[in-house]
This record gives sequence, C-alpha cells and structure tokens, in this order.
Amino acid sequence: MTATALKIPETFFHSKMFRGLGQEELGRLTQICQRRRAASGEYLIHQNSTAQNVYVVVSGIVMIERLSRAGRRQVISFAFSGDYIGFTNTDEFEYSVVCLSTTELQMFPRRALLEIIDQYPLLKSNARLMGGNVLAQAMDHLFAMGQKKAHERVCFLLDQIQRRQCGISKSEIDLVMSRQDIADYLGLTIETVSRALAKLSGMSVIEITNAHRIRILDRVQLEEMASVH
Amino acid sequence: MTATALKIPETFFHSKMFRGLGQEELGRLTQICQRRRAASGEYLIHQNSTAQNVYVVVSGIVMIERLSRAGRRQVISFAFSGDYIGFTNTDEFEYSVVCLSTTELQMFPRRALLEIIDQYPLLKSNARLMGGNVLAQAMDHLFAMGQKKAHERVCFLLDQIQRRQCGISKSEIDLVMSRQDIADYLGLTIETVSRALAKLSGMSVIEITNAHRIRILDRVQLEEMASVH
DNA sequence: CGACATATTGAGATGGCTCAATACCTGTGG
DNA sequence: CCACAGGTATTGAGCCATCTCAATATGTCG
Repeated sequence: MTATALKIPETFFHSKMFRGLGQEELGRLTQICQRRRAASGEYLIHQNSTAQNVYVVVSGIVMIERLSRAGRRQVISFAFSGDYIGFTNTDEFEYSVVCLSTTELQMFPRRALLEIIDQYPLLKSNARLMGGNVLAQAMDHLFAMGQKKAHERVCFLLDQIQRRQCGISKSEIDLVMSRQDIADYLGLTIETVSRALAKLSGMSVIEITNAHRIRILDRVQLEEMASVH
Repeated sequence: MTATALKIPETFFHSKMFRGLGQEELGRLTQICQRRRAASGEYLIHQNSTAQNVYVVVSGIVMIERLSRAGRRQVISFAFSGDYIGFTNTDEFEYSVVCLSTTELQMFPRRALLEIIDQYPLLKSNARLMGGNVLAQAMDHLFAMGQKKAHERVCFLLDQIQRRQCGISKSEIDLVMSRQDIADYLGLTIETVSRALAKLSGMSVIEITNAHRIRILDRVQLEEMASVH
C-alpha cells in the first residue's frame, strides 16, 4: 500500500462502478465524494426535484418509488450496498428515493462525477455497464409483472434480495421493507403478498421465521418460479 | 446549402439523436451509416445474439420482445420513426426486435457509433437524453402494469401510440400490432384486450373503425385513464 | 402493560382468465 | 366475381385468482 492509498476509503470498492480503477481515478473521485449517513425513513431524492447528486449505497437499503397524481404508488426498485442511485440522464428526477434502514452513502455532485467519468475510459465503461444493469433489471421486473402470478412474483423478489443482499450468501433473507412496499413493487395488495408467502411456506419453499425474516428451504424451486429468463 | 450538405440524407433529422448537429458530425455519421429496408415480420435482432448494430427507425414500426425459457413472452416496447434500437450497454442482447410493417432503417456499427458519439459533446448529450427516455418509458410501463386495470392499460397504449406515431396529430390511430402483441405488452389476454376496447367504445372514449383502426373521441378522458403521472 | 402500527386470516365480490363458439378479414382458386 | 379456407378478432359462459372489507393476531414503543 502506498501513502496515497490510505486516503481512499475502502468502501469505494464496494461498488462495481469503481472496480479496477487506478490511484489517479480514485483520487479524483475521493476529492468530490462526501460521506453521508441517513436515517430510516429519510428521503434522499424527491420526485420532480432537480438532479444534483448521485449516491452510492455503502450499507443499508433504499427504495426507489414513484407517485402518480392520483395517489397511487409504484415501487421501482430496491437498492443495496454497491448500487448507485440518482444517476439519471434527465435533469429532473422522476422518482423519489427513501431509506428503509439507517444507510451509509457516498454522495457525488452529479455534474462533477459525469465530468470525471468522461475522462477515464474504464470508469466510463463501468458506468455504461451499470446503466445497462438498471435497464436489464427494469425488463426483468416488467416481465414478472406482466407474466407471473402472485406467488411467483414474490419468489422473484425473494430471489433478487437474496442475490443482492450484501455479504450474506446464506439462505436467510432480511425482509426490511414493509408488506405495503412489497405489494407496491409487485403490483399486488398486502393481503395477497401475505397469502403468497403463506402458500410458499406451505409448499416448503420457504420458512417464515417472522414477518421480516425468511429462510429459503428450496432454492431450486424458488428460482424456477422466480425465473424471467 | 453547401455542396457537402447534399450528401446527408434528410432522414437523419427524423431522430432526436441527431438534432442540432453540425456538418462535421453528420458527415462522420453518414460515413458509417447504411440504409436498410426490412419486411414485415423480419427480425432485426435476436435475443442472446451479440450486439453489433444500432438501428434508427426511419419509417415503419418495430416491436421489442423478450422470451423466457418457459415460452412466455413479454413485449417490452414498440418503436416508431426516430426511435433508435439496439443501443445497448451490454454486449449481448436481452431481447429480440421484429418489424411489424415494412420498415426503413438506418444501420450503424455499434462500436463505431459509440466512438463518434464520444467525440462530440452535443451528440453525447443527445444520446444520454435518449437513454433517459428509454428508462422513463420503462418506468411508465411498470407503473401501468402494476397499478392499472385492463381498460386503463389499453388507454395507456393508445395514448402512447397516438403521441409517438409520426406525422399524424389527428385522432386516428393505426393499430399495426396484433391483439396478441398488445396483450403481451400489457400483461393481459387477447380476450381482455378485446373487451377493454369494447368497453372504451361503449364509454364513447374511442370509436372502433375496424380491428386495426381506432378513432379517439374523448382525448381528455383517455389521457386521464392512461396517466401514470 | 396498553396503545398503535403492521401483518395475517377469513369471507364474499369481482376482474380477468380459460375454453368454446361465432364473426370478420384476407388471400386464393375456381 | 364469388366461394372457401385459414388466420385473427369478438363474444359468451363459467371459473378462479386476486381484491375488498372486516376481524383477529402480532410486534413495537412509550
């Protein structure tokens, strides 16, 4: 480790965005990066506000949601450690972002970040790939909503969380979000989500430790039902 | 008009991608651009193939679809004149693209196009904005699927087509796609689509001239039901 | 421990699906 | 020009998954 390396927060490496970067790039990024800690329930981004900052989740979980004038809500996605949010291409946000737990974040001024990304090919390629992931994820979600039954959609979410929930490769799932959040993500009602979980439990695919903790018993069957490919 | 201007196909101006560009940029683009004409039913892109080319629709309509191993299909979107397709960030396509009518296209080698875009700030900004549009569109679609009833989803599609169908600002809609395509786009069955259209006709929101031609009678109500904002 | 929010369970209503019959549209050959 | 065939769309009837509304249970925080 060189002296300069010490200045770079280790958490930079949590995101794919920063994978494989050299000292120079990381140095530039460190200069514009601010640490931020947000409480559960805190809004990082408000729908219709101007896009100023980009965040990278270091730890915790955030939820991206969208409200209509009619008062209906669609949850767009959940973001975990390493995911970035607010990296939009338009100048105004079309969604809100709220923390579901105490969350540590890196905050970058959007303009400055875009400039730096522009200057380093590897960073640019990383950014492109991550943008591609967001779109691929949206298509998966679309598929689940259009083609799958309630209990399959729940499998889709469980599978996703299990894959992306950082650190844990075990079969334990920490269901941080509320039933209403899940329902609004999957286009269902809370009652249907509850019943779907009960059904999966009855099928011995999962075990419900308590309302916010699930154990996967049959990963093969879960993936089968979750699959959008 | 200068002499060089004559070499540039007028159709370049149909897409937002090329809006506001100078002679130099257009010249570079013309060099790598190929014209292509595709028949109805022809596949431009196959799911899981390598991303080689980017297309811009000059005239006609294409459909972006995604198949699962289980044989289910989700239609991702329909693309009209001026839309580009295949401009993916990953190296492999996660969807297929098929023409719904005789279609004129511009074809660009993806790598070369990316390089040129990189060199011209305005072009880069255009590309970013168009990428943002794709995502915004996906979120709208997600919202419609998660929160709306059958007849509202149909309104969502009709409204979209009416806005994007090139040239026509009238209330006539040319429904090129089949009922199955519509159903797979909206997460419904063909029967439900049929009934939804009949219902809207009964409400005097639309008039069904024939299976593939719709007249909008009450645009306000249509937008109201279609709205995802 | 009690109060309030959140989740589960139950019962009935309903929107959308399935299966089946009919209608319409388009192209082909007599 | 008409008759017919094949594909596509509409309509009908019954069923089932999901929604709605209501009651109960569980969890959380003062």
